[in-house]
Amino acid sequence: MANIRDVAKHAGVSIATVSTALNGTGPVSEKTARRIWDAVEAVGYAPNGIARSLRLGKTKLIGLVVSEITNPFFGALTLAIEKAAHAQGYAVIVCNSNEDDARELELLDLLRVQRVAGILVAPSGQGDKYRDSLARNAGAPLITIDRHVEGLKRDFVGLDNRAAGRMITEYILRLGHRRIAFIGGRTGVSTSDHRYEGYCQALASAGLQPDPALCLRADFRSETAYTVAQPLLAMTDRPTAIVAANNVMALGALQAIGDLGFRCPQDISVAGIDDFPWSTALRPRLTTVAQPIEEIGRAAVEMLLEHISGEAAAPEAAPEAARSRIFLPTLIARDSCAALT
Amino acid sequence: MANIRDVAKHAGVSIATVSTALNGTGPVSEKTARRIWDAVEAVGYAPNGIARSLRLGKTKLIGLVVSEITNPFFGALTLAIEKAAHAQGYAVIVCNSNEDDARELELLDLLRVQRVAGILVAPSGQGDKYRDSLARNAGAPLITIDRHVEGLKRDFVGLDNRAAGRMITEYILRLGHRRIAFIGGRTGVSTSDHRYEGYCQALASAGLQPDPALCLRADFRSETAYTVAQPLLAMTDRPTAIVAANNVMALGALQAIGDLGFRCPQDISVAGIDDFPWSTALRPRLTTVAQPIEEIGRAAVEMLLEHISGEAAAPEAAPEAARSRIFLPTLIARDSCAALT
DNA sequence: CTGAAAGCGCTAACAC
DNA sequence: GTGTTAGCGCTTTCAG
Repeated sequence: MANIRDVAKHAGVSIATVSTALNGTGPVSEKTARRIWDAVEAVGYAPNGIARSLRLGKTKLIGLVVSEITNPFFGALTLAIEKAAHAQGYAVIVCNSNEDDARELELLDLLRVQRVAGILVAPSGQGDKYRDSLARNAGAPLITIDRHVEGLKRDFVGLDNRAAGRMITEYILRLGHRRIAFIGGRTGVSTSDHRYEGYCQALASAGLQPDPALCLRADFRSETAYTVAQPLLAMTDRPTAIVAANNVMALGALQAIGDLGFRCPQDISVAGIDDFPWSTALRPRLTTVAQPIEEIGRAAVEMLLEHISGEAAAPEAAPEAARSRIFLPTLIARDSCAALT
Repeated sequence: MANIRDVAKHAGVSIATVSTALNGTGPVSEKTARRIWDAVEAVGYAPNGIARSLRLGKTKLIGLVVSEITNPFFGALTLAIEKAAHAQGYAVIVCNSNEDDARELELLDLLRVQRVAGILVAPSGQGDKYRDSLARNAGAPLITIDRHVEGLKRDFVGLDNRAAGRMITEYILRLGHRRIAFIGGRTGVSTSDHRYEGYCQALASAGLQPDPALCLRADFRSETAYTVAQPLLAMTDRPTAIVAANNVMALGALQAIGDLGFRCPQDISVAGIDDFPWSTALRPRLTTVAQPIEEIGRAAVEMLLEHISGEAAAPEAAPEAARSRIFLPTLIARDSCAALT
């Protein structure tokens, strides 16, 4: 592929002039400029971003690692982040860890090797070693999104998940339910743990104790939620409502209800956390607590860019200064929860 | 960040030795090797992929441009492609054109500037200028996926969309329906056009003509399908079945049916094309025609890699040799279509 | 087995 | 306004 030297030769100027003309970084006479642009066309020149990055010592790329690209929530978040980054002149390299912490660390390393300007990651691991690797992974500034890693000194942008769990549970309590089941995600992941805590808080406020038999764990996926929901529904004193810790697990619960011959919401109510793009197309329409995805994406990019530009302190410099931007969820009451009569 | 020179200095060897040791590209005494690895640890060295790529004149990156990242079909396809690429030692840069051809071309350019080894694109434009830009976009090999661009001399991997439209329509005809509506995507996009052709073929085989009043156009999105479906359902001689040209448009139609007080499938049947990850969780469970997404992703990566390695001829060299790999869809009959009694 | 040195394509001083 | 040149970090001959 043609390089800057080919253009210079074709236009009869030096490579420095080509560079200044193309980047508009200095005065170039109109005549030469035109000759240069013509030459670019003629030889089919596309600047070599690799060489440019090497010379400049930086890129206009930000890396994004999500834990599950096929989850509509992460799809929407990816979209929001891409939009925000693009508006600031950055392109996004999207990676999918598939809820696998080893793969995630691998991807982080890859992004680091590619010298991205910064990294946004929805972390999927846990434990001390994991946290240390995340903390150590230096070079590019890194901030966590969606999932908070306890004790990790990195900026974080996400939802108030305790509030989310509380809100949805309080809503269901207000409808008169008392036996409310909870289907969580992987233990140790903040979105799941905090939502569960919120659920417990709401119960406590109503003078209730969480019943261990009604508190289930899945792994954020629909199929698993389906599987764990079945025995739940087979109980003689089955719950009258189910709270799922995310959107697709709510769908799994819904499916189990249908397959076992129950009706939602007549026989049992279901609510999810995280809205679902097509929730209004479903029957019953799912009651959820929604995140301000657009704002979260924008905030994450904004925060990362502050680190990139050096406005924000590096975590090594001021570990205690790790900031959090926590957004509040919104309750969206639809048809999948009915008042207990 | 530490560079190879820092490592060399720390280990008391030359940078050449460090390079050979780290890449295993030549003999290095065990003792020096250990010293070098220790030095890597000590100085916190991460190789600079930028410099490496510049020197090597190539990268292990492939670019993927999808037209709508939030559509579950593309989510699943992205996953399949990433998996296949990773197995071959390539990382994928995922980009989203959002059905905007200008943005798509911009992204293609960006990938080109980043000197990716190859590009996979689900094209969203049409017209001669667009096709020419796609064809011209040289440097990295490029193959189209999912959507076929008529007259473009590039390899293609995708579905037999005519068969898909035919299969689903034939199925509905077999159920006794005669007034079958079709909700298409953007005209000029092969997935939509071909599926429509298949629909017409099936009707013709049954001795039927497509009724223009029943053939609607949306833009692949759920909301638009919802909007166009409403007048359709308000007709006095409304159709007894609706075929939607993709998954999320089927959901939009389903929603319109529900909102207007009809029931599916009792009052009207609905079928989509492209399966939906959570279709079994929906009520009614959606009848669709599914693509072998995993295989398509694998085939796309495989084909691209042949170009990258130079096994396949460049399109400029043998324009007439553009290959296609077309997969067959599978009918999945569920509950959203009922026999007409 | 190890090291010196060239050069990938580009930008930014700096000199003219 | 334009050209010369050093050097970003790395790999790879080619000598030793």
